[in-house]
Amino acid sequence: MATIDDVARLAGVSTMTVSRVVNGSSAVSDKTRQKVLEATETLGYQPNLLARSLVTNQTHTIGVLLTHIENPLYSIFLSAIIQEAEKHGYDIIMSAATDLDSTLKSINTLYNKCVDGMIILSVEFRDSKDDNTTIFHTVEQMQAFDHEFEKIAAKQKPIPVITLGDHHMDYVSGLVNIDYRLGGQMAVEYLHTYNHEEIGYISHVVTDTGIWGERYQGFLDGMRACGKTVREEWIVKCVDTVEGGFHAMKEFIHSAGKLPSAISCANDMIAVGAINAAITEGLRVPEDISIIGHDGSYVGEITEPGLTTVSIRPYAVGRACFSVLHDCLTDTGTARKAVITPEVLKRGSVKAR
Amino acid sequence: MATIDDVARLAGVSTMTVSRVVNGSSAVSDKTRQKVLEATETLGYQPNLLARSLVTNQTHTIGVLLTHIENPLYSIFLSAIIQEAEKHGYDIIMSAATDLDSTLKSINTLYNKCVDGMIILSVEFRDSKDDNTTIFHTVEQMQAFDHEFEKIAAKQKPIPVITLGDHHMDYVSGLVNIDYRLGGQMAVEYLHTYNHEEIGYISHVVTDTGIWGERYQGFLDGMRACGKTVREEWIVKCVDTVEGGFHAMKEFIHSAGKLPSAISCANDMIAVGAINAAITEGLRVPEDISIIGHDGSYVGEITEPGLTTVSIRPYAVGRACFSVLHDCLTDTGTARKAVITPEVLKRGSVKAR
DNA sequence: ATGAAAGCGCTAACAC
DNA sequence: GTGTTAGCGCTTTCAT
Repeated sequence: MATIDDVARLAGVSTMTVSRVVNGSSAVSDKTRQKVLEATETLGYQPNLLARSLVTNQTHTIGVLLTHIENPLYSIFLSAIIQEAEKHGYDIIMSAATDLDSTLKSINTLYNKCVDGMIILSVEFRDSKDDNTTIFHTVEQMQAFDHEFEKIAAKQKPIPVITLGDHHMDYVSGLVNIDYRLGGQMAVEYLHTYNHEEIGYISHVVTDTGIWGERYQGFLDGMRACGKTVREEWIVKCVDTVEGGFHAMKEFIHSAGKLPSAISCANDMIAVGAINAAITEGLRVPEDISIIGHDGSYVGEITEPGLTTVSIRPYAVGRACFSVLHDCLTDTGTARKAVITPEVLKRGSVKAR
Repeated sequence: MATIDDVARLAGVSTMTVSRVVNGSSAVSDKTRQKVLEATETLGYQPNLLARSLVTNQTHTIGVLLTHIENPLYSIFLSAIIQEAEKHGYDIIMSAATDLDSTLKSINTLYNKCVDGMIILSVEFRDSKDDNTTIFHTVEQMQAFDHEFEKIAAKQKPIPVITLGDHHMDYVSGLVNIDYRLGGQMAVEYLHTYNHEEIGYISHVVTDTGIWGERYQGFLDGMRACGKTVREEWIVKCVDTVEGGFHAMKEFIHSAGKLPSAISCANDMIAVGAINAAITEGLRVPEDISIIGHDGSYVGEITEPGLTTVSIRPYAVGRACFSVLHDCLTDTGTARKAVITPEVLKRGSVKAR
């Protein structure tokens, strides 16, 4: 492992000159540059980035906090972030713990490793009293996390922190939000353009806040905007998994006196379960019933027919996360916030009435 | 940002003493330790890991090379590696480029950032002449990569490099392999125990080497071991995607004079497509035809019925990757190689004849 | 255009 | 048990 000193010695110049050549930072005569380049080549010199970072105070590494990489949506966020980061010469160091304590420890380590910035994608921990782990954290979990995060950040050199979704802490310098509510509305409006009058809704328990609440509000917005009647018996609750959607739909088919012509499902998992249930029960999708999902993960590509869904455009989300961070890092951009607008991804599960 | 000097000054001791307290490296009297701890606390001191690494020559960071995080199988490998790494105090820095050049650049950067070790999970690049990107690289791609990797590694401080699957380079210090061939055989044997005599096989083009070849050989092994006849017309080729499996199965149903009672599909995507096609064509799975897949990714959980499959046990694979690396790092273990044995994951797509 | 000196924040090695 | 010195490999600052 050759160091900069070795190169300097071989080239017969000072280390400073080598540094200048390597970094192209300031003018060096062609002749000396040549000598240095040769020495670099023969020694196979590679700069020690640790040493460089120690003095420049930049690591060109950013930390990404994520709790469930296996979640297809999240892996796409991550993928997009990595791709963008690479384009701009940044590497990603991951934190992906499953409980609060180790996550916090991990965050602290990232700080200690001097990451240039941080992206908080998801904060969601397995909770003893709730085994139906959803991909969205509870309000209490989030607050607890935010609070602990602040304590950690307070001890550290301030760096840009970007979050996906709102967090309540002073250390956030940028934000990416997904317009879930608009998405909820778009689903209804899309079905409306296909002449569906009777629309049902299957969702995880609706909380006031959070993604489930927003999408449901959007559903109501859409129904109102299109002049449709919301029928209580067509609002079904379930666990937010394929199985949950399957059971909910199955029971719905059996118990409902009359089925709506279309159903909006609060996420793709539920929607896929619903499609499976409909088919199992002898209904044809989309001929007998149309189904639309939310998210745009690729689980919707696996069913037959494919799931038409309101995509949150996960790549765009990931790109936005990095882009907002990059703005903070370079201070060139003014954008410290981005809102991702969903779009309908047409596959085969919706058909005109 | 307090440094070790600040703490030393406040505590009225030398930096060395602070270092000793922080690292617990050698004995310090209770009284001074107390003073140091207090100073650490009031200043909110956090060690700069860059500086530490520069002198200890250890970063407690390992590089993971991966080309398709979005692939559910790979994201599980990664997840398992991260979890194991965290347990042992290591962080993961990712390289996930999509073409050869940027991958190599990225690897070089990881070296320059002084990772303690590296895990090469997948090397597979989009190839202009082959749009049907499979998750497994071609022989040429692998050789080109291996060659270039060697050139990079030659210039760097030697560190343990672990690969998933065989690579041909001198710098590999550990290896994790998956027994695909055994898996191929297990599928047949599993179907055999369920009294299936007539077994078909759907696969991507079978090459001599690589995963497709191995699984096919395993299929033949199994058929031989169980005393069954391989019928050429029941060996179907297709693109290794859900769509590919769908089309292949559909055509197979239409063209085959007689269908086998069970089909082994070379991966889960194909198998899921096959299930979809069977159902679309009015066959019941598993009542009319049994289908078994390979891999054990969660796409098989999405269909109805769920896909019974020969799982490569992706978590075990990821854990093994880290574990072999960790052995190399600590030099305690002797295991420099691990072979993962697949296991049958029972869901609902296989039924006794 | 080039170099010398100093220092980033930490720990290893040796003193006492 | 504690402190001193030196140095990890690099860049910054200020000379020349």
